[in-house]
Amino acid sequence: MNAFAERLLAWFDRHGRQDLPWQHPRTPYRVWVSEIMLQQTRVETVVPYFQRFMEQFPDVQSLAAAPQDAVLHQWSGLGYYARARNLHRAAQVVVEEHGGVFPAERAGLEQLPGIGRSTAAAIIAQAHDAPEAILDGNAKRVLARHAAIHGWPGSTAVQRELWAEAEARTPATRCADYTQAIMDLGALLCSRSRPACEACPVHVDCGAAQQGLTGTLPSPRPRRDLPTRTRWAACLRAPEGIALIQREQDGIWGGLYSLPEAETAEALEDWVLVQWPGATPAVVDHGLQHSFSHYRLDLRIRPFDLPAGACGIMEGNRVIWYKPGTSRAVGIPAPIQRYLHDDKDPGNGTNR
DNA sequence: AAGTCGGGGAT
DNA sequence: ATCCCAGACTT
Repeated sequence: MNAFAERLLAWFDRHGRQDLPWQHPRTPYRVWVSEIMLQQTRVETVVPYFQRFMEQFPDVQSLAAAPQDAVLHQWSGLGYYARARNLHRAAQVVVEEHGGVFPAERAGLEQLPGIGRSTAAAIIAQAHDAPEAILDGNAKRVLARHAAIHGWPGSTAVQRELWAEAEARTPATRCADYTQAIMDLGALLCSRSRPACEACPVHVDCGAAQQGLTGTLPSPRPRRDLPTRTRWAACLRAPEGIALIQREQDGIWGGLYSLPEAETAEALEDWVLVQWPGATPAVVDHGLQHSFSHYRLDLRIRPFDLPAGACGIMEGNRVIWYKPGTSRAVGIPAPIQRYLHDDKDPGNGTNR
């Protein structure tokens, strides 16, 4: 075994994370769900979601048989909802085409929706203790520093270098532990800012440490300024609840239930008054600002009041009348969820 | 190769 | 306010 792996494993035995929820029991199903949840998401954020998810969907069969709304409901607030939709589809493929048994090789896993190279490798290494190199955000940071690789790790050229480093260092034995170890090193010691180099087991031959580059590696993502998109939404208030409409599967918040939207205030009001001629617009609009990774959303919300029974006009499984606590289990975007529970405050409200 | 897709915690 | 996190997928 190479010196890097040996030092890392020795450190892991004393200081590694051995009691994460998906490690006990460490089944392919539980490892898979955890890996999908952990994509672009911190461990501390995932833990409560993982535990609730496992209570409702303890095995791949129960997940495959569940309605999509139930899956998205469990996923609400985690973000990147394509992960949940893909997870659900993949469960159905595993049940229907693989007899409920996960592929035990990387290539087989990569055929499932939502599983790329690194996630497939992580599942193989952790669930089967078989040698596969991973390259998640932690490994990228550790390797970029230790091998002193310049350039943004997201670029194709740098990724190729990093994969080569990852493969060269992955040992043939203790694969599950090594995989966990390099992620733990990245998360616990080799953090983005203020890495604890004095406690690092591979500090002696770390390129970044020797060259004084721990503060500059890995290189940051190229800058890009966020555009702002302004949209209008209706908060239709009926005695039965507030109208939420299911969004298209593609695009932001795909498959979730949210306030009906339009490009302009005029288009929104026209649509509302066609559906509900008795709707009464409120005097004061509400406002909601939310920023995504690639744009800033300025959502202007116009409340309308509806008489009792008006909700019957627009029925169907793509509409719910939301009331906290009593509503059907569907996915709701986090900022909309907050708005619905905080309806009194107009936010950046504008008079008109 | 670049863009899309969430939300939140750390700084 | 900026960065980025146990990335995958589409164009």
